Amino acid sequence: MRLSKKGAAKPDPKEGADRTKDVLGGTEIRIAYKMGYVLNFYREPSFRKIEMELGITRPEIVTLIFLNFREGVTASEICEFSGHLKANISRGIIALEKKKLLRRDVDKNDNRRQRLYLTPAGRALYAKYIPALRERERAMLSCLSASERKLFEGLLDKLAEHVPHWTALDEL
Amino acid sequence: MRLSKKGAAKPDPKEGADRTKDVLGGTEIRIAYKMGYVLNFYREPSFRKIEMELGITRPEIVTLIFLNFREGVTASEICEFSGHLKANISRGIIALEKKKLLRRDVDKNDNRRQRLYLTPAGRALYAKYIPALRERERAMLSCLSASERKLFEGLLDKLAEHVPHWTALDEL
DNA sequence: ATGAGAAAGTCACATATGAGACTATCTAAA
DNA sequence: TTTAGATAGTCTCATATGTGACTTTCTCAT
Repeated sequence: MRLSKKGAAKPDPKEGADRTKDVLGGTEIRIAYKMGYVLNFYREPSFRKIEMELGITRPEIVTLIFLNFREGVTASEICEFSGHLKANISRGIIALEKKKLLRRDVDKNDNRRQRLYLTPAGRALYAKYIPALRERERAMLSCLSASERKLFEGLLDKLAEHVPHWTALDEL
Repeated sequence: MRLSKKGAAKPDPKEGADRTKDVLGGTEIRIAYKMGYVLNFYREPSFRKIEMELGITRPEIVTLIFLNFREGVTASEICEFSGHLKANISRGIIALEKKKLLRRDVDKNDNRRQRLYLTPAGRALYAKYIPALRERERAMLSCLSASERKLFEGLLDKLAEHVPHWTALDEL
């Protein structure tokens, strides 16, 4: 591993790529590690920025994302597909309701469940941060051709559908 | 989205796959989201288990993984490739040293840097948890053929090498 | 050489998170 | 029915984490 550092915040891309390849090859869990590496750089800075600027926590961000494409979802479903613990999602939902960003109704068929719905304010807040996430995903993927992207997403779909086979739900 | 729940902790795989596909397709950042979904199920339960059973934190786990394949690495390099904040890695290193799992020497060429080295105890601890991570990665990938796995890793390599082009180091 | 600015690492404080107990409700089997 | 066990969601407490300030050391342009 070369130890000379780049001059600016933006590293010299050429050297960066070399070092990256050098370092990433070494662990015993290469694929999981590389996924984590790429995803961390996508997600962490974006989410921290949203947290700071909009004053919401990660479970709240995730809850808004879920609600935006599927209203009436319940807390436990958000847990199931987001990987967040139910205590945190619960706190997030309570906070979002307090800020009037969502509304909850008890499910008529099951009094334990609460169906969640975005308010206009919630939808507006979501609209405030999603463009940056979309743009950053585009940048992340810009090194792949259209067909490579399709291929990559296809493999991810396969992996995602396989998740229930090797993991137990109660692990969350 | 179907709302009927599975009977046991292990969901019915068939239904699970359907719901997964159903839910994952909906966000506006599909690929990033799917990566997160798969990775969360790989990483979170594993890491929490290690944290609990071995009494170490996530930055400590990551530091041991790095040191195991490359001794003499510095804290800031671990940050750069792990995505953890330097304050947390710093705390992790201090804790690991206190437990005599690593040793640090000031770099002769740069007195600000500390080169890190595993102790035998540190190596032994690493050896305790890495097999489970390896096995879980194997399970995660078992739905892909050998050639699909190669393909997937190749695409990940491309994405990883591209990271320095769209992200700024100081974002961590 | 020297002074401005960057980098490595540490610290203190506030906040977010994980673990696990708890209530209320539902389900299914005797 | 009744009851044991599962599920949805909330709460409390301890701990881990993010932020930003700080010290020390290095780099590089003047």
